Amino acid sequence: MPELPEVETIKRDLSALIVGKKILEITTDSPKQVKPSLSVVEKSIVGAAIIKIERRAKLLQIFLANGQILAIHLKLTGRLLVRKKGAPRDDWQRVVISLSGNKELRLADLRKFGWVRLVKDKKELRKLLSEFGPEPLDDLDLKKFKAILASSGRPVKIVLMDQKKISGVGNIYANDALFLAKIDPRRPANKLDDEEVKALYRAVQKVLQAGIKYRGASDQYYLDALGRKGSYQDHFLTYGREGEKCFDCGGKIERVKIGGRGTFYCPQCQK
DNA sequence: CAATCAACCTGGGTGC
DNA sequence: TGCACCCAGGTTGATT
Repeated sequence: MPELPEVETIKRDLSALIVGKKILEITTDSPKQVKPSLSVVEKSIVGAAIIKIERRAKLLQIFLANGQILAIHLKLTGRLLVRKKGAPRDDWQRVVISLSGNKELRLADLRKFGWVRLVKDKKELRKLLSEFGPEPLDDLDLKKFKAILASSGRPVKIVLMDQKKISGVGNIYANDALFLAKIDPRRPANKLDDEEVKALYRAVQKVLQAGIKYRGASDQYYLDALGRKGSYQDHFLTYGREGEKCFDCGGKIERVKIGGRGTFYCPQCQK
Protein backbone atom coordinates (compact mmCIF):
# COMPACT_ATOMS: atom_id res chain seq x y z
CA MET A 1 0.00 0.00 0.00
CA PRO A 2 1.40 3.35 -0.95
CA GLU A 3 2.96 5.11 2.02
CA LEU A 4 5.58 7.86 2.05
CA PRO A 5 8.39 5.91 0.31
CA GLU A 6 6.09 4.56 -2.40
CA VAL A 7 4.54 7.94 -3.16
CA GLU A 8 7.97 9.58 -3.08
CA THR A 9 9.24 7.03 -5.62
CA ILE A 10 6.31 7.75 -7.93
CA LYS A 11 6.87 11.48 -7.50
CA ARG A 12 10.47 11.14 -8.64
CA ASP A 13 9.48 8.93 -11.57
CA LEU A 14 6.76 11.32 -12.71
CA SER A 15 9.10 14.29 -12.42
CA ALA A 16 11.37 12.66 -14.99
CA LEU A 17 8.59 11.29 -17.19
CA ILE A 18 5.79 13.82 -17.57
CA VAL A 19 6.98 17.30 -16.58
CA GLY A 20 6.69 19.51 -19.65
CA LYS A 21 3.93 17.41 -21.23
CA LYS A 22 0.60 18.93 -22.09
CA ILE A 23 -2.71 17.40 -21.02
CA LEU A 24 -4.87 16.46 -24.00
CA GLU A 25 -7.77 14.48 -22.57
CA ILE A 26 -9.10 12.80 -19.43
CA THR A 27 -11.39 9.77 -19.51
CA THR A 28 -12.72 7.41 -16.85
CA ASP A 29 -15.09 4.55 -16.35
CA SER A 30 -15.09 5.20 -12.61
CA PRO A 31 -16.35 8.78 -12.36
CA LYS A 32 -16.66 8.75 -8.57
CA GLN A 33 -12.88 8.78 -8.39
CA VAL A 34 -12.64 12.12 -10.22
CA LYS A 35 -13.51 15.14 -8.09
CA PRO A 36 -15.43 17.37 -8.14
CA SER A 37 -16.57 15.82 -11.44
CA LEU A 38 -15.15 14.61 -14.71
CA SER A 39 -16.54 17.57 -16.69
CA VAL A 40 -15.21 20.21 -14.28
CA VAL A 41 -11.79 18.60 -14.20
CA GLU A 42 -11.76 18.21 -17.97
CA LYS A 43 -12.58 21.88 -18.57
CA SER A 44 -9.83 22.96 -16.20
CA ILE A 45 -6.92 20.78 -17.21
CA VAL A 46 -7.17 20.08 -20.93
CA GLY A 47 -4.61 22.18 -22.77
CA ALA A 48 -2.54 22.87 -19.65
CA ALA A 49 1.11 21.90 -19.37
CA ILE A 50 2.56 20.04 -16.38
CA ILE A 51 5.25 22.11 -14.69
CA LYS A 52 6.20 20.13 -11.58
CA ILE A 53 5.28 17.22 -9.30
CA GLU A 54 5.30 17.39 -5.52
CA ARG A 55 4.51 15.07 -2.63
CA ARG A 56 3.21 15.93 0.82
CA ALA A 57 2.36 13.05 3.16
CA LYS A 58 0.83 10.42 0.84
CA LEU A 59 -0.63 13.03 -1.48
CA LEU A 60 0.80 13.67 -4.95
CA GLN A 61 0.36 17.03 -6.59
CA ILE A 62 0.69 17.74 -10.28
CA PHE A 63 1.16 21.46 -10.83
CA LEU A 64 -0.19 22.90 -14.07
CA ALA A 65 0.92 25.97 -15.98
CA ASN A 66 -2.54 27.52 -15.54
CA GLY A 67 -2.10 27.68 -11.76
CA GLN A 68 -4.33 24.72 -10.99
CA ILE A 69 -3.21 21.52 -9.35
CA LEU A 70 -4.24 17.90 -9.72
CA ALA A 71 -4.04 16.17 -6.34
CA ILE A 72 -3.91 12.39 -6.41
CA HIS A 73 -4.30 9.95 -3.53
CA LEU A 74 -3.64 6.26 -4.13
CA LYS A 75 -5.19 5.00 -0.88
CA LEU A 76 -4.77 1.21 -0.63
CA THR A 77 -4.42 -0.23 -4.09
CA GLY A 78 -3.82 2.72 -6.40
CA ARG A 79 -1.13 2.70 -9.08
CA LEU A 80 -0.07 5.65 -11.17
CA LEU A 81 1.36 4.44 -14.44
CA VAL A 82 2.93 6.21 -17.40
CA ARG A 83 2.25 4.26 -20.58
CA LYS A 84 2.61 4.78 -24.31
CA LYS A 85 -0.58 5.79 -26.01
CA GLY A 86 -2.43 2.66 -27.09
CA ALA A 87 -0.52 0.33 -24.76
CA PRO A 88 -2.62 -2.61 -23.49
CA ARG A 89 -5.16 -1.71 -20.86
CA ASP A 90 -3.78 -2.06 -17.34
CA ASP A 91 -5.43 -4.23 -14.70
CA TRP A 92 -8.04 -2.17 -12.85
CA GLN A 93 -7.48 0.84 -15.07
CA ARG A 94 -9.85 3.60 -13.89
CA VAL A 95 -8.72 7.04 -15.10
CA VAL A 96 -6.63 7.90 -18.15
CA ILE A 97 -5.03 11.30 -18.74
CA SER A 98 -3.67 11.57 -22.27
CA LEU A 99 -0.51 13.62 -22.66
CA SER A 100 1.49 15.11 -25.47
CA GLY A 101 4.37 12.97 -26.69
CA ASN A 102 2.03 9.97 -27.12
CA LYS A 103 1.93 9.22 -23.43
CA GLU A 104 -0.81 8.40 -20.97
CA LEU A 105 -0.92 8.80 -17.20
CA ARG A 106 -3.19 6.08 -15.83
CA LEU A 107 -4.71 5.59 -12.42
CA ALA A 108 -5.23 1.86 -11.87
CA ASP A 109 -6.93 0.93 -8.63
CA LEU A 110 -8.50 -2.38 -7.70
CA ARG A 111 -10.62 -1.11 -4.86
CA LYS A 112 -11.54 2.30 -6.25
CA PHE A 113 -10.66 4.15 -3.04
CA GLY A 114 -8.07 6.36 -4.74
CA TRP A 115 -8.97 9.69 -6.29
CA VAL A 116 -7.92 12.50 -8.58
CA ARG A 117 -9.01 15.91 -7.39
CA LEU A 118 -8.84 19.30 -9.03
CA VAL A 119 -7.44 21.99 -6.73
CA LYS A 120 -8.17 25.48 -8.04
CA ASP A 121 -5.21 27.39 -6.66
CA LYS A 122 -2.42 27.50 -4.10
CA LYS A 123 -4.75 28.75 -1.42
CA GLU A 124 -7.02 25.74 -1.73
CA LEU A 125 -3.95 23.49 -1.80
CA ARG A 126 -2.59 25.06 1.38
CA LYS A 127 -5.88 24.35 3.07
CA LEU A 128 -5.80 20.74 1.94
CA LEU A 129 -2.21 20.26 3.12
CA SER A 130 -2.72 22.06 6.41
CA GLU A 131 -4.39 18.93 7.77
CA PHE A 132 -1.14 17.00 7.63
CA GLY A 133 1.39 16.76 10.42
CA PRO A 134 5.13 17.31 9.84
CA GLU A 135 7.19 15.31 7.34
CA PRO A 136 9.34 12.74 9.18
CA LEU A 137 12.30 13.19 6.81
CA ASP A 138 12.03 16.93 6.64
CA ASP A 139 10.53 19.13 9.34
CA LEU A 140 9.90 16.68 12.15
CA ASP A 141 12.60 17.17 14.75
CA LEU A 142 13.03 15.15 17.93
CA LYS A 143 11.47 17.83 20.09
CA LYS A 144 8.33 17.95 17.96
CA PHE A 145 8.17 14.16 17.87
CA LYS A 146 8.38 14.00 21.63
CA ALA A 147 5.56 16.51 21.98
CA ILE A 148 3.38 14.58 19.52
CA LEU A 149 3.78 11.31 21.42
CA ALA A 150 3.20 13.05 24.75
CA SER A 151 -0.09 14.44 23.47
CA SER A 152 -1.92 11.12 23.26
CA GLY A 153 -2.55 8.08 25.39
CA ARG A 154 -3.54 6.01 22.38
CA PRO A 155 -1.37 3.08 21.28
CA VAL A 156 1.88 4.41 19.88
CA LYS A 157 1.30 2.65 16.56
CA ILE A 158 -1.95 4.54 16.04
CA VAL A 159 -0.26 7.85 16.78
CA LEU A 160 2.53 7.08 14.29
CA MET A 161 -0.05 6.42 11.59
CA ASP A 162 -2.21 9.45 12.36
CA GLN A 163 -1.68 11.74 9.35
CA LYS A 164 -2.79 14.78 11.33
CA LYS A 165 0.10 14.20 13.72
CA ILE A 166 2.83 12.77 11.46
CA SER A 167 2.80 12.55 7.65
CA GLY A 168 3.33 9.52 5.49
CA VAL A 169 3.71 6.61 7.92
CA GLY A 170 1.33 3.73 7.17
CA ASN A 171 0.97 0.20 8.43
CA ILE A 172 4.11 -1.35 6.93
CA TYR A 173 6.61 1.25 8.10
CA ALA A 174 4.92 1.72 11.49
CA ASN A 175 5.31 -1.99 12.25
CA ASP A 176 8.94 -2.08 11.20
CA ALA A 177 9.88 1.14 12.99
CA LEU A 178 8.41 -0.14 16.26
CA PHE A 179 10.37 -3.35 15.86
CA LEU A 180 13.64 -1.48 15.32
CA ALA A 181 12.93 0.64 18.39
CA LYS A 182 11.98 -2.50 20.38
CA ILE A 183 8.67 -1.00 21.47
CA ASP A 184 5.39 -2.88 21.84
CA PRO A 185 2.95 -1.23 19.39
CA ARG A 186 0.16 -1.22 22.01
CA ARG A 187 2.07 0.94 24.49
CA PRO A 188 0.36 4.26 25.20
CA ALA A 189 2.31 6.89 23.25
CA ASN A 190 2.63 9.17 26.26
CA LYS A 191 4.17 6.42 28.40
CA LEU A 192 7.41 6.05 26.43
CA ASP A 193 10.52 7.28 28.17
CA ASP A 194 12.99 9.69 26.56
CA GLU A 195 15.28 6.96 25.36
CA GLU A 196 12.43 5.07 23.72
CA VAL A 197 11.14 8.21 22.03
CA LYS A 198 14.59 8.88 20.63
CA ALA A 199 14.98 5.29 19.42
CA LEU A 200 11.57 5.42 17.74
CA TYR A 201 12.37 8.76 16.12
CA ARG A 202 15.51 7.31 14.57
CA ALA A 203 13.72 4.09 13.62
CA VAL A 204 10.97 5.93 11.75
CA GLN A 205 13.56 7.81 9.71
CA LYS A 206 15.55 4.66 9.11
CA VAL A 207 12.67 2.56 7.77
CA LEU A 208 11.37 5.37 5.58
CA GLN A 209 14.83 5.97 4.13
CA ALA A 210 15.18 2.23 3.50
CA GLY A 211 11.76 2.23 1.83
CA ILE A 212 12.85 5.00 -0.52
CA LYS A 213 16.19 3.34 -1.19
CA TYR A 214 14.44 0.12 -2.24
CA ARG A 215 11.85 2.06 -4.26
CA GLY A 216 8.95 1.05 -2.07
CA ALA A 217 7.30 -2.16 -0.92
CA SER A 218 5.44 -4.19 -3.54
CA ASP A 219 3.65 -6.47 -1.13
CA GLN A 220 0.54 -6.83 -3.24
CA TYR A 221 -0.41 -3.96 -5.45
CA TYR A 222 2.21 -1.26 -5.43
CA LEU A 223 4.10 -0.53 -8.67
CA ASP A 224 6.16 2.49 -9.66
CA ALA A 225 5.27 4.81 -12.53
CA LEU A 226 6.77 2.42 -15.09
CA GLY A 227 4.96 -0.60 -13.65
CA ARG A 228 8.00 -2.01 -11.85
CA LYS A 229 7.98 -3.50 -8.38
CA GLY A 230 9.90 -2.03 -5.48
CA SER A 231 11.96 -4.33 -3.28
CA TYR A 232 11.46 -3.19 0.31
CA GLN A 233 9.20 -6.24 0.78
CA ASP A 234 12.40 -8.32 0.67
CA HIS A 235 13.56 -6.38 3.72
CA PHE A 236 10.42 -6.45 5.86
CA LEU A 237 11.35 -6.87 9.51
CA THR A 238 7.88 -7.74 10.80
CA TYR A 239 5.23 -6.80 8.28
CA GLY A 240 3.49 -9.89 6.90
CA ARG A 241 5.87 -12.19 8.79
CA GLU A 242 3.40 -13.77 11.21
CA GLY A 243 4.75 -17.08 12.50
CA GLU A 244 8.19 -16.49 10.98
CA LYS A 245 11.40 -16.04 12.95
CA CYS A 246 12.34 -12.71 14.47
CA PHE A 247 15.63 -11.57 12.93
CA ASP A 248 16.91 -10.54 16.35
CA CYS A 249 15.95 -13.29 18.80
CA GLY A 250 14.67 -16.10 16.58
CA GLY A 251 11.30 -16.11 18.34
CA LYS A 252 8.02 -16.07 16.47
CA ILE A 253 6.56 -12.88 15.03
CA GLU A 254 2.97 -12.53 16.19
CA ARG A 255 -0.01 -10.75 14.77
CA VAL A 256 -2.57 -8.75 16.74
CA LYS A 257 -5.15 -6.13 15.87
CA ILE A 258 -4.70 -2.53 16.90
CA GLY A 259 -7.35 -0.06 15.88
CA GLY A 260 -8.77 -2.69 13.55
CA ARG A 261 -5.49 -3.08 11.66
CA GLY A 262 -3.13 -5.99 11.35
CA THR A 263 -0.09 -5.45 13.54
CA PHE A 264 3.05 -7.58 13.46
CA TYR A 265 5.58 -7.63 16.27
CA CYS A 266 8.03 -9.74 18.23
CA PRO A 267 6.74 -10.30 21.78
CA GLN A 268 10.25 -11.15 23.00
CA CYS A 269 12.01 -8.09 21.60
CA GLN A 270 9.31 -5.45 21.81
CA LYS A 271 8.37 -4.40 25.32
C1' DC B 1 -13.23 16.97 22.20
C1' DA B 2 -11.22 12.28 21.73
C1' DA B 3 -11.97 7.67 20.67
C1' DT B 4 -14.34 4.10 18.09
C1' DC B 5 -16.18 2.10 14.13
C1' DA B 6 -18.66 1.50 9.86
C1' DA B 7 -18.32 2.73 5.13
C1' DC B 8 -16.05 3.15 0.83
C1' DC B 9 -14.75 -1.25 -2.85
C1' DT B 10 -12.91 -5.55 -5.06
C1' DG B 11 -10.71 -9.89 -5.36
C1' DG B 12 -8.18 -13.46 -3.03
C1' DG B 13 -8.40 -16.84 0.37
C1' DT B 14 -10.88 -20.06 3.46
C1' DG B 15 -14.05 -23.38 4.99
C1' DC B 16 -17.96 -26.17 4.27
C1' DT C 1 -16.01 -27.64 -7.77
C1' DG C 2 -19.35 -24.15 -5.94
C1' DC C 3 -20.48 -20.75 -2.95
C1' DA C 4 -21.03 -17.94 1.12
C1' DC C 5 -18.22 -15.59 3.89
C1' DC C 6 -14.27 -12.99 5.72
C1' DC C 7 -10.41 -10.08 5.26
C1' DA C 8 -7.04 -6.52 3.59
C1' DG C 9 -6.11 -1.11 5.15
C1' DG C 10 -5.97 4.87 4.08
C1' DT C 11 -9.14 8.03 5.05
C1' DT C 12 -13.66 10.09 5.97
C1' DG C 13 -17.56 10.84 8.55
C1' DA C 14 -21.03 9.36 11.89
C1' DT C 15 -21.62 7.99 16.48
C1' DT C 16 -20.51 7.27 21.29
